[in-house]
Amino acid sequence: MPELPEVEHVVRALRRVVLGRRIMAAEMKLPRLLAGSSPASFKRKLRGARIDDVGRRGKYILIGLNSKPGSATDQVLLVHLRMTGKFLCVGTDEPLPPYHHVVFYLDDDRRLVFCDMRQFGRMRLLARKALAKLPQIQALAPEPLSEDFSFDYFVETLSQSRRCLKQLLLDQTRVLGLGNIYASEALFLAGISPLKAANSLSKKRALRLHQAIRDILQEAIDAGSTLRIDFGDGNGSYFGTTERFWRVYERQGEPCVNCGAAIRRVVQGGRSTYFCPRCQRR
DNA sequence: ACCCTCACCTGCACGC
DNA sequence: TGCGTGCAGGTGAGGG
Repeated sequence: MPELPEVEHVVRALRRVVLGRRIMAAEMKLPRLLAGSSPASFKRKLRGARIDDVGRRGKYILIGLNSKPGSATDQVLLVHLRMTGKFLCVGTDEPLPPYHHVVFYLDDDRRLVFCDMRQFGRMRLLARKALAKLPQIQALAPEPLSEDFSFDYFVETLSQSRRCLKQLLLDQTRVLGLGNIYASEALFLAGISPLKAANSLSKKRALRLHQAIRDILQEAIDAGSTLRIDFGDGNGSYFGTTERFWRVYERQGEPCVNCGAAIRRVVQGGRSTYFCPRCQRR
């Protein structure tokens, strides 16, 4: 569901709410979302674990357990929210929210709850040293807001693919952090057609796209979240907005904010792409 | 190696 | 009202 900016906010919210807490017990009500271990060992390994750090790699959330120096049971709980996953924190006297699948009983009389309407979310508990060796993690492109996502890297990546730009931007092994909304938004900011082949982009326009990717992600992080639906902030409340910030996403037929031409919707790889046919040249 | 399609789920909006 | 269809922010398996 969420793209990098939303995951970043979930991570920040989790830090505020659960950092330093101990997990007294865990309940796994949907074993299907658990990869790499049985619900029984998941519960056993989590019992008594202290939440020492919360971070992220791309759209993966990394919850570090017992990671303080000298700890023998240094583990990471890897969580991917996919489409509709969310964390909520509720008191023991409050009812559990709809679609709750995992419940972590914390040592401060609250429960951290993982909810997921569509059940696409995934969770995995593993030793910290095994994390970097996980193929899905290993394959991820550099963090888009770090120095590692350099212009040289981007140009090289573009040159290696004949796919159209929109699809390349969604490929987390090439460009990390964009999803269906921000891929369209980044291409609009750069003034480049989503239908253009990646390896046909000039260096000058690649520079604009590289900057647009960073700008759109940073802007969304700074805005809190540009998600239209409510999104749990891990504190039992919600942030997010019912307003649309998006310049092109879900605006087919509406006038372009730059030139007034009608925004178009096309389908690429089975997913909607929105763009301005006048501002975004091939 | 690359790239495409589909499967995984539930809910909602829409047209008939 | 009820039913069928298409669509929804993401991956990852499998196949050409």
